[in-house]
Amino acid sequence: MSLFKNQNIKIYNSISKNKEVFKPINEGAVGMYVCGPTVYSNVHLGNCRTFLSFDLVFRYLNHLGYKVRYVRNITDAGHLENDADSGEDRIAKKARIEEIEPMEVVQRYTIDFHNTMAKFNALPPSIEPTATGHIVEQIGIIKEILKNGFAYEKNGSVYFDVLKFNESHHYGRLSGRNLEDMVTNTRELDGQSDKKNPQDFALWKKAEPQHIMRWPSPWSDGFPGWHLECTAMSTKYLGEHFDIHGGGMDLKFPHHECEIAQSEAYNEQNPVNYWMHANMLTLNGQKMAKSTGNNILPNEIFTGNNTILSKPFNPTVVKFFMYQAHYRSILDFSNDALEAAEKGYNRLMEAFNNIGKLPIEAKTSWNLEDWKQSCYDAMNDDFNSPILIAQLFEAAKFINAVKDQKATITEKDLEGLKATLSAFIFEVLGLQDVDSESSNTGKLSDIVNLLINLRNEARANKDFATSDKIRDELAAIGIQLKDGKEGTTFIL
RNA sequence: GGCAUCGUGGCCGAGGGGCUAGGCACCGGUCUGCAAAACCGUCUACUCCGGUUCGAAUCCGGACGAUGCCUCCA
Repeated sequence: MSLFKNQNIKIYNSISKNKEVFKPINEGAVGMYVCGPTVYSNVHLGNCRTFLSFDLVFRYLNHLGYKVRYVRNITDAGHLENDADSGEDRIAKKARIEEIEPMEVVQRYTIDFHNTMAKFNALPPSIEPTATGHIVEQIGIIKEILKNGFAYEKNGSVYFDVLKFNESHHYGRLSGRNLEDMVTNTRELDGQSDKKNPQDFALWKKAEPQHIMRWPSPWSDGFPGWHLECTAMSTKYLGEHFDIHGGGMDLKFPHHECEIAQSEAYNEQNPVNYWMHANMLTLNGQKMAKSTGNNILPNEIFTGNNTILSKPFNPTVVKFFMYQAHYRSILDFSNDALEAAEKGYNRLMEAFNNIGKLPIEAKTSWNLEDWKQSCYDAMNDDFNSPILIAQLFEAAKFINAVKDQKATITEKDLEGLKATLSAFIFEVLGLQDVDSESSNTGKLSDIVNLLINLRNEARANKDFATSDKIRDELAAIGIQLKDGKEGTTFIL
C-alpha cells in the first residue's frame, strides 16, 4: 500500500493564505508546474533555493508513492528589459555583449543550470520544456483569448485587456491586489505604449528590426509575452486544471496573476488548485538578484572563490543550510550560518554512519514508531524541513546514547531506524554523505596514515615532542587528526 | 504612496493562547600524555505600547523597524 494513503499532507496555498489538506485531482497522481529560470546568465544561489524547495516537494511526494509529473520550464525566448516598447531582449543583449548567437547563450546557461542543480543533487524534472519550443502553442492560446474578447491587437502586438477581463473575472485574486487601486496608483508612462491601460500585458510583441529572436505569427514577426509560456506549457503537459503550481515569491505578481487571467480568458478554467511560493534568499539582508549584482554563484561557494565566505562549502552543506529554514521564510545567507550548518550536518552524518556499530540488545528503549511518524508529521505540515531535521537530530542523540550504552535497541528496530533515517536523509532531503566519499582514498590517505602510525609510535614511547610536531604540522597543512577509541582518523 | 510578509535567546532558525523545537557558539563535564575531535549536560528568548483572556511570544488594535512586490527577476 502506498504511503500517501496514511499520510495527509497540508499545503499552504498562497491563494487562500491557508494551509489546506492536499487532495490531488486524480488519486495517487500529482501534476506540478514550477517556473524555471531565464537562462541568460549563471544561475545564482537564490534561484537555486527555489528549485531546491520544490525538489524537496517532488522528492517527498515521490517518497509517499505518488506518481508525480513535475514540469519545470526553461525561459529561453528572451523578454523585454523594461515595459517601454523600445526595450531590448535580455538574451539578445547578452548575446551582443558576448558576441555569440542568442541560442548559444541559452545553451551555455542551460548547461550551467543543469550542472549546478546536479551538484546540489536535485532530481531533474519529469519534463523540462522550453519557451522557444512552444511558440505554436502560445500563438494558439493568443488566438483563443482574442476570440473570447479579452485581448486586442495594436501595431502587430497583442495585449491582454486587464480591465475588460476584470469586469467578469477577478484580476488580483492571488496577490491580493485591487485593480482599481492599481489604476489610481500607476504613474503615467511616456505615452509610447500601444497598451490601452498600463495594467495590460503583452501576449505577443512585434519585434523591432534589431531584435534577433523572432517568429512569424498572424499579427507580426515577433515573440511571445513572458507570462504566456507558462500557461502554454503547463496546459500542454498537465492539462487545463492541475494540482500544484510553484515558483519564487517574486513571481506572484504579476507573473502568476497573469497566468491565472490567461487561463481563465482562454478556457474559463481556474488552472491551479494549490499555489506555492518559495521565499527569497537574501544576502546582506537584501534580495539576491542578477539585475542588482547582489548575488553569489553556487560555484563560487563550492570553490571558495568569493569575498563573503571564509572557506569553500560543499553543495550538500549549502542545501542542508537551506533546509534548516522553512521554504516560506526569508533566509539570510552568511558565513556564520553556513559554518553552523556544516557542523550540524557533520554531526548528523556521523551519527548515521555509527548505526552499523551499535550493540544489539533485547529491548529498544525508545519509541521508534512515534519518532518515525513525527518525521512524517513534519513533512506533512507544509513540507516543514526544519522540523524534520530537528527530528533527525533526536535520532542522532538516541544513536549516540546507544553507542555509549545509555540506551538500547533491538536488531529489528536498528534496521527500521536505519531505513527511516536513510529514507529521510538521502531520499527526501536528497543530502549526500560527502565525508565518507572524499577523504579516505588515494595515496594521500596512505601517506597520512603512515604519519598517524609514526605519531602513535612516538606517543607510545612518550616522545610527545615528536607526536605533537606531526599533529601540529599536519594541522598547518589543513589536515586535522581525530583521536577516537577505535584509532585515529583524519579530515581534510 | 499602495499591497503583502515578517520582527524569537550571543548567532541561525522552528513553533504559534497554558505542555515553551533543533543546530551553532559560550560555559561545565567525560575522554586524552596535553590538546583537538567526539559525546553528555547547562544556558529560557519572543521589537515596543495598549486591548481581549483565568492565562499572550502566540489573538486584536496601534507604533516603530525590516524585507518583498507594484518594471525583468526564483
